Amino acid sequence: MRIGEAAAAAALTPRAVRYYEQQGLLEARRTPSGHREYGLSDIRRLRTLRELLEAGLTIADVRSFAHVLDPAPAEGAAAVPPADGAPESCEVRDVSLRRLADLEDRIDALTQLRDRLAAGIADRFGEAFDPAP
Amino acid sequence: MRIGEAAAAAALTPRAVRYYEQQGLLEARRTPSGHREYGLSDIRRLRTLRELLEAGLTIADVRSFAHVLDPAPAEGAAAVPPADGAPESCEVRDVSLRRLADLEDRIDALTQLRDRLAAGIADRFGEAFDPAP
DNA sequence: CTTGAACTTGACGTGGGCGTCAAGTTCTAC
DNA sequence: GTAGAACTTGACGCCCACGTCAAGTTCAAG
Repeated sequence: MRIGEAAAAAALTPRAVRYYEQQGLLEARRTPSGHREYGLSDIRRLRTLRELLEAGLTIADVRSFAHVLDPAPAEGAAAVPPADGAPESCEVRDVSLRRLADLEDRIDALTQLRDRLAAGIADRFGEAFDPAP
Repeated sequence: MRIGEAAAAAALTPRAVRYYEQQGLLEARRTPSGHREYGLSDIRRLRTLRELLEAGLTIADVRSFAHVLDPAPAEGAAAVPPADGAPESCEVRDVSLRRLADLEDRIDALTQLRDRLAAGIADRFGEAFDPAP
């Protein structure tokens, strides 16, 4: 499957897909002639990227989450080659935790707005709203 | 309180505050000489705006939520003057509901990412993480 | 083999959210 | 009154996430 079809399948444009690749959010196999080739896993990835960007994340945000979007390299193999002592691992961990905290702050802010919006709607148009189950 | 102090109190710049006003997110009283005057409620408003924009909303998003950010005009007075029949009220309601749905989609996307990120961290660095209480 | 659609890289254009400089006015302190 | 900080509007600049055009290559159909 080439870029046009893949982009359509993920509700994107070829331009956006190439841009994501250029930004390191994606890698694509190439045919001998140079055309990009995509599979089903790529489409899932593209859809995830679209959702996250539509949700307000930046390319840089998503890039910093990239390792989480990968299929997670099975439990058997060593997740991180123990070639390094610990500092790099710790730093990655710390960055990940900060990112997680940022994300939770964002979710909290949006959730508070959601509640205020729902309350405002209820005030103006009646109380008949499900308080989000 | 003028714009410099107000901006600082909301962790913004005067430039951003003027821009928000120009975009219709805010109104400011003026001194006879033309300087903008702000009060505590304005600062709360500015802080809310900053949080929402940092959370990834656009100016247009926030503008469409503007009526919810207002102090909600007391229960006593008619919320919406019944001068109109219903169509305008219905449209406002529908737009609000669509916005609410959009917001919930965003929250869902971010929450799913949060879960994946937390799972990824747990996989790589150990299981000792609180699953967000 | 030809034609047209789809693909390639490269470069320029665009809108949003400001930063920043410009030129002038007003406030505050001495 | 006068210096300097803070304010005003206006205009240009910048980065991001692409859109869009350009010029050339490759693929699929007839």
